[in-house]
Amino acid sequence: MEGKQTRGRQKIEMKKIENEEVLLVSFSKRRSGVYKKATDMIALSGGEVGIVIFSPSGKPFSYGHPSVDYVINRFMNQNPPENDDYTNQFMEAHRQMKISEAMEQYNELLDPLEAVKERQKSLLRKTRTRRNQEHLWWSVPIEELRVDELKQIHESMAELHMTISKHLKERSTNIFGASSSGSVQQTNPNFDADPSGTGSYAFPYGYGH
Amino acid sequence: MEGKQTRGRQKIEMKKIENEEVLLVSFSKRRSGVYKKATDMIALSGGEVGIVIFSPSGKPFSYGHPSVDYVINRFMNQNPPENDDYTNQFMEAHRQMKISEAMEQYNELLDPLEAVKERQKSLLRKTRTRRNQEHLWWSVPIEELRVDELKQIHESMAELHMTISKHLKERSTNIFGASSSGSVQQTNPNFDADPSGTGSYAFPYGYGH
DNA sequence: CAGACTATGTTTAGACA
DNA sequence: GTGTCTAAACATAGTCT
Repeated sequence: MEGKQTRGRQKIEMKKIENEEVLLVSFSKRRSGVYKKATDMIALSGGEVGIVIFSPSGKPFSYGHPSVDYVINRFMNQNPPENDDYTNQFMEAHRQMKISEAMEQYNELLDPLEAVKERQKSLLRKTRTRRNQEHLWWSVPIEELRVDELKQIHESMAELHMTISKHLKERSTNIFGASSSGSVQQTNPNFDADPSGTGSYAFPYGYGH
Repeated sequence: MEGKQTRGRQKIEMKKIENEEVLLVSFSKRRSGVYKKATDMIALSGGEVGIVIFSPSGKPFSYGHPSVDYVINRFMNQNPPENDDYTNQFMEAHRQMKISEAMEQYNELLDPLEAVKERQKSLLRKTRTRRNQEHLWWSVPIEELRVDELKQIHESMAELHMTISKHLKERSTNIFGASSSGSVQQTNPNFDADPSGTGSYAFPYGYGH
């Protein structure tokens, strides 16, 4: 029968942690903390935020709303986001839609008000890639685009799609006959693990990886 | 004799604050909070961090160690945005193509394969966005994508395209009859120009602004 | 490395300057 | 818009899984 189960949170000196292992754990935890603070800030006040972090070992992490690239771009250009780009805009909407789809199963039964909170909680537990950024932005989807915008996108899309088809046709004879996954997910082999530490991939959407 | 001096920190819903004044105060406090978390993280674990925030009113804030620009640069250079995302990569390339639409007439007579290549080449020369000047990740032309990559893009595209069509159909009855694109105008409603010049300052250490 | 736990250190809503 | 104060809400060090 111990007096207490743990010593609780201990005060620590604000200097570089010596122990390598402890340092890594702390970094990971606090990185999440930073993301959460940013998330909460945006949720409460609106606005946009982009965060880029390089771990002590040099591994890149990022977080952003609407996306790191978007925010960085706006910041660097000091310009209103170049939205002569319906295409990109739509990609965003589409992605968000996909995300919201995936989340529906978790939230279907929840009270609308509690939904957000729950989503965040369960996602924090169950997902390791793209964590809780979703709960905020998936709600800016296709539906809110104006028809003329959509139309424009559609036209770009048609053209793009055609170009791709054409190339495929030119370069392979039996592509369309083969199986069609229909998945929008990427099959990038080395997406998940990158033990090398040099990993240079970015996850514009969702918490760092 | 009051029971207590204040009610202490109150629990609040994680949704956008209605009261404008309260919102601003909260934003300011929490922005500091984000900075502090980042500062602590760096102090304890080392590493680098860059944060860019646009207030709800559009004012830019930033924090970084060693500096926002340094970190953003490192991020942009090391991380060809979404390398794992062929679709987006291609979308970007396509967008660039659109920019030089004027040139298409000159290329129309070229072999399709050469056309694309030509377009992109000239873009490399003419592009104005800093981002692209520095990095040409988007320029990985169609020709250099592997067939399986192309196929994947094609599938994504098909789905995307379909989704768009569907939405268009649902929302308007005579869209496909009408025609082409016109202005590439934007919807960005609230862009408050930053009066104070660039607004991009960095905080080597410490936070707040 | 990521989750879970709990006692405690830290942040912050609300009210005021 | 920021700074200060208080008490309650919240994040997290240390420990185990």
